[in-house]
This record gives sequence, C-alpha cells and structure tokens, in this order.
Amino acid sequence: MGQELNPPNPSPDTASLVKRLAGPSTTKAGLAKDQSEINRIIAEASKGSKFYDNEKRKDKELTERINKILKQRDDARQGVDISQIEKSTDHTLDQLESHRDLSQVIVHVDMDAFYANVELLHNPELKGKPFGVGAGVLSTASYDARKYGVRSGMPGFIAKKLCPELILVNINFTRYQEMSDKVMDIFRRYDPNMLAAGCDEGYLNITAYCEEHNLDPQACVQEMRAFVHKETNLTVSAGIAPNKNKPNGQFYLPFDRESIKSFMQDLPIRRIPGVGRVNERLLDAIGIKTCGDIYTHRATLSLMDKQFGLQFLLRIHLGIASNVVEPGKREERKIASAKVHFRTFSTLSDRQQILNKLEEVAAELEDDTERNGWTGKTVTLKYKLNTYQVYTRAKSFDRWISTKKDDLLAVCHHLWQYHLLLLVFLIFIIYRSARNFCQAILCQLG
DNA sequence: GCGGATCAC
DNA sequence: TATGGTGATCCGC
Ligand SMILES: Nc1ccn([C@H]2C[C@H](O)[C@@H](COP(=O)(O)OP(=O)(O)OP(=O)(O)O)O2)c(=O)n1
Ligand SMILES: [Mg+2]
Repeated sequence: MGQELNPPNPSPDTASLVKRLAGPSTTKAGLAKDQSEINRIIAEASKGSKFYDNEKRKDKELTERINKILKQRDDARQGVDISQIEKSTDHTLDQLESHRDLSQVIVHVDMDAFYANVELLHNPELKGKPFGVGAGVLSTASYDARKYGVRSGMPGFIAKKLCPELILVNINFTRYQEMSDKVMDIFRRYDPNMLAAGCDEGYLNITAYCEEHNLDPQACVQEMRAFVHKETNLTVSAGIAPNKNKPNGQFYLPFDRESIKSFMQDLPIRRIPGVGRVNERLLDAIGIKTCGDIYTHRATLSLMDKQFGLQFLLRIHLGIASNVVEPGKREERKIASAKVHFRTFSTLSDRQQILNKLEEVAAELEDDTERNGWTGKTVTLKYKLNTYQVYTRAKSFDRWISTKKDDLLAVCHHLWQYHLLLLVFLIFIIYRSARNFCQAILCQLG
C-alpha cells in the first residue's frame, strides 16, 4: 500500500527510449562530455510528436525481443555442461589464434567532418563557428557544433535547441564527390587496391609501399596525411593496425598479440562495425558491454550462436579481422535518382489524391528509365505512414518490366494496400539478375 | 522471392 | 512547425 502513495511520474521515459531518441551516432569524435543532459533535451523536444510515438513503439518491441532472448538463454543453459561448452569455444579461439596474421600493415583513413570541412573551403567565414550541413536533418556537424551535442542524423530544429547560434548550411553533393575523388586518388598512390568505404574513408594495405620506399608505417601514413592536407586543405585521421578493425581517431596499434588483446579488452562493443544500437542492447542484456566481456559469456554465445553469431564475436574478442584489401565490386551501379517534392496542407487521406501522386511518381520513373534505357524485373513500392511506420511491397516478373507510366502505375496500384495518411512514396525498379540496381523516385507528400 | 530489421556513412 | 538519402545485408518465412 505504501508504495501506491508514491506513484512514479506519469509515463517516464525509460533509459532505453531516451538513448534511442538521441540517435545512432552518439559515439562520434568531438562530442560533449555530458550526454545525459543533452539526451534529456532531445527527448523533451521530441515528446508528443508522431515520430516520438513510433520510437517508443520500436523501443517496446525491442524490449520484448530482449525478454524473449533472455528466456531462451535460461532454457538453453538448463541441463547442459557449461564447462564443456567453454572448453569447446576455447578450442575455436585457439584455432583462430593460430591463424593470426600480423604481417600486413592495414591503415584505415577517414576524413574529418568531411562535408563540413569541404563547406569550410567554400566559406571560410564559418571557421571556428558551430555549423551543421543539411536541411531538415543534418548530414554532419562541425567540431565546434559537436561540443554542444550536435551530430549526424539530428533534425535541425533540435540541433538549434542545443546550440542556438548554430549555422545551417545547404548540402552540395557534387562538391563532396569532387573532393572525394581527389582524396581517393591520393590514397591510391599508397595502395592501388584500396577499398573505398563510403565517400570519405578507405582501407589500405600499405605493406608493399612501405617496403618499396623503405618507410615505417607511421612515417608512411604521416606522409600520406600531409599530402592530403597539402593538396586539398582537408584533414584526415588514420588508424594503423594489423587488420581492418578501425581504432578510433588517429592511432597506432602495436603489432603484437598482447597489445591487440589489451586494446580490445575494454573497447565498448558498440565501436565494432556491425554492432549498432540494437545489437548493443541485446548484448548488454546478456552482460556484454566490452569486447573483453565476450570471453566471459562465451558459453551463452555458443548456445545462442543463431541469435548473436559466435564466430563474429570470437574474432572480435581476439581482434582478428580480414587483412585482405580489395577494391569493391566492379559492377557498374549507376544510380540516377530523381526526386519530386510535393507539399500539401496535410497528409493525403483521399484515395484518388494518393493515386494521382502515385501516377506522378510513375511518370517520373518512366521518364528517367526511358532516358537512361534501364529496366529491371522487380518493382518495389515503399511508403511511409504519418505514424512513421514504413511498408514495402514488391513484385517480381520473369520478363523485363515495361516502364511505361501506366504499366508501373497498374503494378504499384496493386501493391499499395490502400493505406491512407501517407507521408512518403517511393518506387524502385530493381534489376536483380546481375545483383545490380536500380532507379529510385521519391515523392514527398504532406 | 518477400518483408521487416539492422547497419553504415 | 519540425526527424534524411542511399545502399547493403541478413533472417525467417
Ligand atoms: N548519418 C550520416 C553519417 C554521415 N553522413 C555523411 C556526412 C559525413 O561528412 C560523411 C562522412 O561520415 P563520417 O561518419 O566519416 O563523419 P564525418 O566525416 O562528418 O566526421 P568524423 O570526423 O567523425 O569522421 O558522410 C551522412 O550523410 N549521414
Ligand atoms: Mg569522416
């Protein structure tokens, strides 16, 4: 009874929801030290919106999923010989360890605040000021803005709350692509097989270059970074290690087993590429926060290989990753995306109006595909409701799709399940046989 | 093949 | 007032 006299706040945000609302890129360099106050402001600003409700729904679903996994874990551990399982995973670890290859010098290079620093070249007055790139949602933020908690993926109006003097700069993709080409060319001098990962980073194997030029890795990377700065006025960070697992920022990881193990020991699991917000929570639920914790819970992970991926995590624990660097798949994948924005006074709730919009998108798609002579065998219709719930509906054909407007419209009309209150429509035509893409049209409603 | 979920940048 | 674009992969069905 006594407890009921002190009811909790009405629907307080759970820690997990507050964290979810903060967005995916909360581990970026240059962010403020105290994120809890920042996260509170973000949650406050989000409250009451449809977006917030949707995040809350997803958070609840994830909590249920976690509870299910915990139950599975408890069931799986019943009546099995844990020490036997641990022995078996130890054997796997020994196997992995025996194949550890420290012979290759891998460097990961990543441009600093890429879009922001390119904008700085065009507008030097921004120097030293907090600014973000992008309208609506920020693609990135200058380091001066990050101090306030402003970061990638954050909507502009919330960023302004965190930093009222924040300047918003429009996005100019062609500029970034130009600079990207320049930078990549420099990287390729050091490894012609470089793997470009996105437009601002790359993985290089500089073993051969160091040998030929009689350079040690540190000197080699310093030289490369100096070249980038000289030729582009942009700065770049690098991590040098025996494989492609990127350390944060600029870093040299000594090439011996002990150094690597101690580096991994306290590294938060979230820093590993492939472990995002969701997997971070799942792993946290079974007691894993750092790469070192993987070993402690190896029996559970072994029993729940399906859910967590034992091999993936064991390799992470040891700090063993691929040290083969190859350029990405060569397949041409031209994307000419056309975009149409419509603004109406409210979301569309009338079938005929929606069909009219769909027809506009189909017409745009016909136009683009005709112009470029492309087609495919799958049509995908994707739409977002004003609740932020997303649906995709697809249909594949044995023959090439007619990209005539009316044919596309007929297919999409069929795929659209008469949901109302739409925010966004997208149509894709996918060319799958060569695992190739595509064409996308976006139609913004409401 | 389909649809949802997750992740990276 | 208001929460992105693009591309990829994986899993369960
Ligand atoms: N959610 C995101 C993340 C990134 N980007 C774009 C803008 C970035 O400038 C570029 C490179 O991404 P990075 O993750 O490397 O971020 P930055 O280069 O901006 O900053 P950092 O100095 O942390 O590398 O990709 C984006 O559009 N949306
Ligand atoms: Mg970068």
